[in-house]
Amino acid sequence: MSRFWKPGAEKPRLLEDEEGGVLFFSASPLSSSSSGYGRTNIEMLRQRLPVYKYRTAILYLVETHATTIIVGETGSGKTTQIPQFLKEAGWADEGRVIACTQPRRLAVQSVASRVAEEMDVKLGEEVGYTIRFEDITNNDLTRIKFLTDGVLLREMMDDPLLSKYSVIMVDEAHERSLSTDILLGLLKKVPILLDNALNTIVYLTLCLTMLSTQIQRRRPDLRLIISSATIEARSMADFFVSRTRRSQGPEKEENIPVTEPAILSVEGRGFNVEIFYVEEPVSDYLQKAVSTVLSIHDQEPGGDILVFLTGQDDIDAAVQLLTEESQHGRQKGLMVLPLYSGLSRADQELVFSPTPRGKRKVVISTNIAETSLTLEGIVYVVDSGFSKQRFYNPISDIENLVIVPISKASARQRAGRAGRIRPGKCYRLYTEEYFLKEMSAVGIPEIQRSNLVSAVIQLKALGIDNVLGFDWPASPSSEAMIRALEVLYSLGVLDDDAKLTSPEGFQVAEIPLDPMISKMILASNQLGCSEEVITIAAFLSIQSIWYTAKGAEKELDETKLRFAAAEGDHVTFLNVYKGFLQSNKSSKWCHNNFINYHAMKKALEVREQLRRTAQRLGIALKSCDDDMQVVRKAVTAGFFANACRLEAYSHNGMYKTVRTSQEVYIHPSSVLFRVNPKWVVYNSLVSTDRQYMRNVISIDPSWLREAAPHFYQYQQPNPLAR
DNA sequence: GAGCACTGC
Repeated sequence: MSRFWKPGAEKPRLLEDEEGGVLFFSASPLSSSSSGYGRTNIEMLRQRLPVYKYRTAILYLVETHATTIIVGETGSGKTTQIPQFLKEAGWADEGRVIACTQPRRLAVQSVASRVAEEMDVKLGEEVGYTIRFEDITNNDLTRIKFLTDGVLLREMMDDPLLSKYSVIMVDEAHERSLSTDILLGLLKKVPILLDNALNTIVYLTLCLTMLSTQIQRRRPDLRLIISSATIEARSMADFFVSRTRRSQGPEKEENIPVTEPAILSVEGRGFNVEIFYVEEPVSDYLQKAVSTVLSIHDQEPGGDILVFLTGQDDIDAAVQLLTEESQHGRQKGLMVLPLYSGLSRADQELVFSPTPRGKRKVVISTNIAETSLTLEGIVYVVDSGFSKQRFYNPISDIENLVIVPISKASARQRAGRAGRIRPGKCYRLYTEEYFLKEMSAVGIPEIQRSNLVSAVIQLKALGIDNVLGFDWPASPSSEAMIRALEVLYSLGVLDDDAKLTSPEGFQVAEIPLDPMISKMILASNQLGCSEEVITIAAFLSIQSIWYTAKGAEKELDETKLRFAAAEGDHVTFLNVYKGFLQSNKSSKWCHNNFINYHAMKKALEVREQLRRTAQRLGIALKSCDDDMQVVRKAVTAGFFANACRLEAYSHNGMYKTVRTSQEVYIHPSSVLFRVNPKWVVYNSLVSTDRQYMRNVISIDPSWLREAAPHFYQYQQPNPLAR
């Protein structure tokens, strides 16, 4: 009766929910220690993974259910094994493809090459991957494809039914990235009882179930697998009770999968981690983190320590305190290393080097070690209980970085980092009572903390007209939504009916950048400076190209002057780009000029992708040579909403924004700092004790009305007449 | 005269 499930002998043992809708599989180990004769080492290793003993159950559930949720800790092998199980069972026959999404590029690459190795095939043939800038797949050959969720979202723009896939596995679903939430909202088309606050994964499941239900009329073979590290039992149960009451019972027709999701729990391979809490709340977590590390070093047997703090300043301070203690105090044998994304590649790699004999490694890290990087050899974790998060204020239109308490889910993830090689210990710098009673279960999803301009334009491009009524997994504020619509309207991307304009709106949606940058590129077409503006767009879309040279700030500033342009930072980028090309893209040249070589390489990659996109959109690639006026006009066409005027009698360089009359200042890292031209537009604001404009270019105010007559006519009557 | 959690197309 089943087409794909090929059970060798026994049917998996399943426990049915009382009301018959949901299947829970009880983890009864099947024989996994069968003889390894005749098998390769790789196959034996595969069989030792915890997920292997669920193979039959997983295939059975996927065969009979539109959606299967797999809850499992890291180390269970689900990411590498499940796609292979599916392929072995025939889900990739007849030219169909099994897809598996990941939130991060690095994970996509490493998982894909691991699976290719296990299957003994060449990466890019039977097993391939797609991330931005890299499509290592072959249309005729690739049967298992790994990709970032952002890439899947882009693919949906061309193929909303995702018709080439037989199974889509969404991995790491608990992370709730912006892309995941957009994807989920898109998939949820049928209004359904979602009145009570639901667990994320249940919601996610529901959305994907509905997607498959919709598509199943045409393609009854599409299956969805959601894999997540966390699930909350109570809201899950509540949800399914209300679902089963209303449903008519599972469908019994052959080959039609039941729509209620199946849930399977797979144990991980991590070791136990013992948790310790402080008895009294601590007032200074930095100091407490340092003293906790010292007492671990003093009292506990060997094993490396990972400390979670919030940001670069805290981390550098902690590193210094511990290093001093290690060199001058009684604490010998500590090797203290910082870890955050702003470090150079070489410094980041230090934390992966083996710990020297007789030493104990202490890594002081931001959240980067919570999910993005995995350190081996960690036995002790010290968790400050805080992290930095981005918050967007739609009223002021400013994004801020704020130190906030972490969620229980994060706390568990951090603790788990201690149990990878043997049983570990986690020291939480907060009380148990706080953890139990006050800490929220999960963090605030990214969609509720972000500027929505990009999200809204993606929805519009996918034909969702009513974005205000759009049903998100977690709704963003209406202020944020309205702000995004206003910005897109002022850019000429949306018309009076809030529909994408043609061709401009569709073109902006096609370019994978912030819409203001995309608009700037479109404007460069008429102005004849697309080559220069595309270069600027690439530089604006990566993090700083300058090295943060601690202790050498003065040298950095002096070096920058070699490239500084009177027009501003955007033109300065063009000078850096020229210099880099003249050096034959030399890493040494970068080093001598305080420029981050890897950032430069990335900028060049983005630039190449943008040139291809521009050509596809019919933008002529043209250089304006040395005419920087047209370049500045193009920047103004995208960023007119960020126009600022120097206050007439300001002695300290105070500007006011044209739109809201907010006080802003040019950031000291800008080449226009202390130059203070009368009119400028900025790329972004950073908010500390003051609002600082980053990446600033001087403009002529008459260009503003030229670029956005509507904006300056209606939003701010006569702003230029002062 | 000063500061940047982390992803992604």
